[in-house]
Amino acid sequence: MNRIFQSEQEAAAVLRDAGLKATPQRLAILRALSGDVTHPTAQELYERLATHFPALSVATVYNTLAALTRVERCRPLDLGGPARFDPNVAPHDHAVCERCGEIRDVKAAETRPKPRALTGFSVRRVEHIYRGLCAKCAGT
Amino acid sequence: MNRIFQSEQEAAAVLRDAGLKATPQRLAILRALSGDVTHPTAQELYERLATHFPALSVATVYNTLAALTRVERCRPLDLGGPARFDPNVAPHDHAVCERCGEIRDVKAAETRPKPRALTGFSVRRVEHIYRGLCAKCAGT
DNA sequence: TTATCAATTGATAATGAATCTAAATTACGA
DNA sequence: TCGTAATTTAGATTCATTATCAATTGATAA
Ligand SMILES: [Zn+2]
Ligand SMILES: [Zn+2]
Ligand SMILES: [Zn+2]
Ligand SMILES: [Zn+2]
Repeated sequence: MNRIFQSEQEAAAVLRDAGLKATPQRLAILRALSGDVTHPTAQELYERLATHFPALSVATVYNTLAALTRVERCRPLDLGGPARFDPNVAPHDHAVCERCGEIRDVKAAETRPKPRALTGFSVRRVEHIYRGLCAKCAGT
Repeated sequence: MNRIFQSEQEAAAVLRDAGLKATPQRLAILRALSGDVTHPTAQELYERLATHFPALSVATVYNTLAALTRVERCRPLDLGGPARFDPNVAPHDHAVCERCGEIRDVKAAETRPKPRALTGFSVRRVEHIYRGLCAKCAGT
């Protein structure tokens, strides 16, 4: 589960515990991302924050997301197009709507398939991507 | 299985059957890709062909790969980084080595996991990506 | 507090992938 | 052989991301 940080203090503690300086930019980015279930891109986060944080730079958003990734506070997703960032670092899969682009979390498949013919290859993690149409786009 | 076209004639027939003009560029790209098991990028194909085909342009490689994708003769892969192209259009999965980048075909998982909590979402296709270390990189 | 200093920031440049443009060429059917 | 629409090409263009680096600032200790 991803947690929404109620207080700056709580968010600041997370950063310091991870050995990162608690700057206002990082606090804002961490708080914005942690409550977000849409798997936003760096650009989207930037635009959302820039309104109330005029001096923020995209470079800082990228830097912070990379730092948060390093300390396991988020995880980048390569689904085609710009990278997306997921505050939910627990193992789970994704359903991607091919029409509207919505990305939905999917509980990790209970049956993690064990592929055959993978001799010699040591699997560290498995990614499952379900591509199709979300309820809205499917018409019904 | 992906087939290696022995003759230009055979490759030309494939293109025409798909409603595509059989240009020398397309023939070269189709033949180069069809025997390739490494999931090359557009750039890699371009470099490989440019040696014996000096006037070839990258734009043509991209155009041709898009055309071949439209007629189901190849399939683009988004695994992070530049798009890769797979001449094997039969359903199968991929194992990606996190050290050397090798991408290996994996027989489609026999147990296509049926995710729960996917209510309303109509799945068209599922992608499985196994990330880890190939035999060479795993040391032993 | 204040001083110190390495970490961080932000503006901008640089890179890389992919697409677009428009003019020149060409496959192929008449 | 000719005419024409499809295709190719080089270069410009867009978009995502990373690199650069001087200026700023958070954390720590005096
Ligand atoms: Zn949708
Ligand atoms: Zn997710
Ligand atoms: Zn390897
Ligand atoms: Zn493959």
